[in-house]
Amino acid sequence: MMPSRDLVSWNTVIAGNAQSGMCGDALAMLRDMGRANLKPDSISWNSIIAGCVQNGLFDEGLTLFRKMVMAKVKPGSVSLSSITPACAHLTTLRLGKQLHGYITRFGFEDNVLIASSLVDMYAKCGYIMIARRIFNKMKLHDTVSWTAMVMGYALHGHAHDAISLFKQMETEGLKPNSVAFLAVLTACNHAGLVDEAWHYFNSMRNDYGLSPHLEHYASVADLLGRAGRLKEAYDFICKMPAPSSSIWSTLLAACRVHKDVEMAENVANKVFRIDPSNVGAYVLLSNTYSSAKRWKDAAKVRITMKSKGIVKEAACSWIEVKNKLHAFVAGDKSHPCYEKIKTALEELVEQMEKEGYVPDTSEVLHDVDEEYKKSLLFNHSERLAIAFGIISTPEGATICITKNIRVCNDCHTAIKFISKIVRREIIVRDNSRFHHFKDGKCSCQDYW
DNA sequence: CTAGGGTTAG
Repeated sequence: MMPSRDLVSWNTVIAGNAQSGMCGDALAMLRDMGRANLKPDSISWNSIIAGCVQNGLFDEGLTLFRKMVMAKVKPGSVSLSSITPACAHLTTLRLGKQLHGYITRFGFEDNVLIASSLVDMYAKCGYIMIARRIFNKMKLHDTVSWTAMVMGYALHGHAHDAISLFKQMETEGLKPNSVAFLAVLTACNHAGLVDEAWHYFNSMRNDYGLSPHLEHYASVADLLGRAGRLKEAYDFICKMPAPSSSIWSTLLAACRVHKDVEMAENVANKVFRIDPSNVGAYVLLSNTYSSAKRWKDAAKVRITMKSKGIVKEAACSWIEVKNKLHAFVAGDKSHPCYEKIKTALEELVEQMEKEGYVPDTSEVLHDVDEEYKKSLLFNHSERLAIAFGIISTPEGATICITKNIRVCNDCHTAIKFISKIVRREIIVRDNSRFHHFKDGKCSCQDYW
């Protein structure tokens, strides 16, 4: 049956609203359709679901997907390729697996769009091997599916796999676009491959006529910084068009890692000139002073922050144990097992010290301001989460933590140590990548 | 001119 002209008109307006980010309006229209005696069809639903997912409203997208199924509208290939990315972003593997089951059962596996979002979903949920298996089963690869796989390897620190796939894509005559380049640069970044990154950064323009975006510059600048080539990174940023405050912040993070106070002061000023109330820059500057054991200066920055009324929102880590999510905020004592966790953590720190592991800067507390001490003392939500994982998961289980900031060098040392003494693999995911810890070693290179 | 996949780090 041909859809009525009315339905098409409604759908057009709904799609228009959803695409421009007004999902609430689009949803209201869906309800109004009933009043106009029209039943929303799969296109009406898909438009809104896709609108939500594309605008970062992943939970809303999933809720609507469920509502669509309850309204007895069958999810088709478009629904599936729109909703799978929501699982990828939320790293909800359980839901993603259910979708995968549905996809297999109804024979949507060969759809390039669906398959590439599955590749992405498994990679983002920590299952790089499954991602690769799905990728291999695909009959045809386009730029997007190659890119999803390259980015997956980059995310897991498998830079050489990522680069060789990228090369293979080029060999097969597919033109990498700017996202594909971002993926390969991310891979180089995560493995500290400076020369390779330069090669690809230049290749963008020279071989494919693509001008690098802010993200490409940011990736190279971050890589140079992490590799300790701070001056080169600084010059690189100065030469690029319109550097943002966040790109300077990346370099500031590198200054903290490499304990370069002078450069940090200089770079922090660059950030403050663009964005005077940048909380992260104050914290990074303060931590750089701490890393160089200049406690008084570190405290001074904290005091300046306080006097200006700048408050840093607390860092938060999560751990999933038996399908339940536990969140830990720095300094938080509200978890029901807090006492047990604290004991586990103390034992751990004690053992670390005994074996000569370098303690965190936050634990090297000398004659500093009491206020400052407090601000640092339990500043490691991820370690609370790890300690909780240790007391609550059986021997051999995998601990998976996600965090809203990257796994820093201090934390990295701690987890390596933990993986050794608990004799189990610990998978930690921060914003940028997965770190697989086992027997005191990490899959990612140690250079930050 | 109705709907769909892959974007740095912090």
